[in-house]
Amino acid sequence: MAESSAVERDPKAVSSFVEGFAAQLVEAGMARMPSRVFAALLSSDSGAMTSAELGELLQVSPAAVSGAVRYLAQQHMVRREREPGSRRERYRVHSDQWYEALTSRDAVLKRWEHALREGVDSLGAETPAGQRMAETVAFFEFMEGELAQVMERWRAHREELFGQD
Amino acid sequence: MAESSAVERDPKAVSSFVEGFAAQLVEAGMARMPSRVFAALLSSDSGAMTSAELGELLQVSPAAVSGAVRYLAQQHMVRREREPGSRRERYRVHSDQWYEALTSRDAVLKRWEHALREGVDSLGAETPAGQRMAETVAFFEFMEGELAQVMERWRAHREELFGQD
DNA sequence: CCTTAACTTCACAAATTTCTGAAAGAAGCG
DNA sequence: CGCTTCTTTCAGAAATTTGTGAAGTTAAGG
Repeated sequence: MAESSAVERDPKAVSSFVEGFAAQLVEAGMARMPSRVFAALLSSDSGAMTSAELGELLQVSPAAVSGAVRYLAQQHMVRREREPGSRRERYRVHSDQWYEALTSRDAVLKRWEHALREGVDSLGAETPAGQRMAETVAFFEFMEGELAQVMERWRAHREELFGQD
Repeated sequence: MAESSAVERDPKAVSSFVEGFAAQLVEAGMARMPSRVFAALLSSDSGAMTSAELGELLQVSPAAVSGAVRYLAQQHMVRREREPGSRRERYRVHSDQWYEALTSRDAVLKRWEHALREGVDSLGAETPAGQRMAETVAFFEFMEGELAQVMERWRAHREELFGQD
């Protein structure tokens, strides 16, 4: 029996997790294929898979994998790795990296801030609507600072729990 | 000139903000119509509009407004208000409430946690994949606690900036 | 208790999104 | 330097999503 690492992996269990977790991501607003690819990587023991492996596991075409991976890389949820020898590419979840990307979502917050600031300007800072937006902008600014600190604390907390990587 | 509150509202400017901010929300994963309705409410001076007003401003059918508002209410991003006399209904953004709902997203985090826990169980807590997921679960647990505290601090900070409502 | 105004639900049409197959494009290896 | 292997791009088919019109439901007001 092919038992390269340590424990048996039941394909049924893996697939069940992949599809279940992907569904949650979809419900949270992520497109289907990136969700499935991401869940698949998360469920792999090495934390990395090749394009071919992903296509095989998820039963989709190389094109679909390509599109999903491009999206995930843009969002900093996976990292591309060229394997030195072969022209194969591997996609990897950096266990500590992906949830930082997922929660902070700096770019998104920044764009919201920007749009809201424009709203304050164009509607007038002294109007009730303008004031409401100004408050929201203040909230996002505050949040950005706090989030950075929370992530600091998380790293410390994580070392306590698991030891550093 | 109909100037009931205080300042002139340029319809062009309002519409420009509404569509621009809605586009940002769409990009972050929210459906189009809820995004537009929400942006419209945010841009109104009173922070509340009737179904008819929304339909008029956004040029959509009552049915579309109804669907969008149902979604927003479920997400706690707007609150329904029955006007005592008329059978009209008003939809309101509670300026301090909506961004809390938007950023914490308790329900979403809880479901992710649940799905990941199932992953740990079904793949095995001792496998590398299981360990990676366990770490992620720990992260979400940590985050929940921290977020609550951050929101506390925000409320204090907000009073400093704007005075209590 | 009937009328009327407002909101909701439902089935369908239109528009958008998503995935595939095929062809073109890189990059190692002989 | 050409062959081979893997990845990306592109056009189109299929499926999903989105918004409308029309009928249905609820509740105020006469």
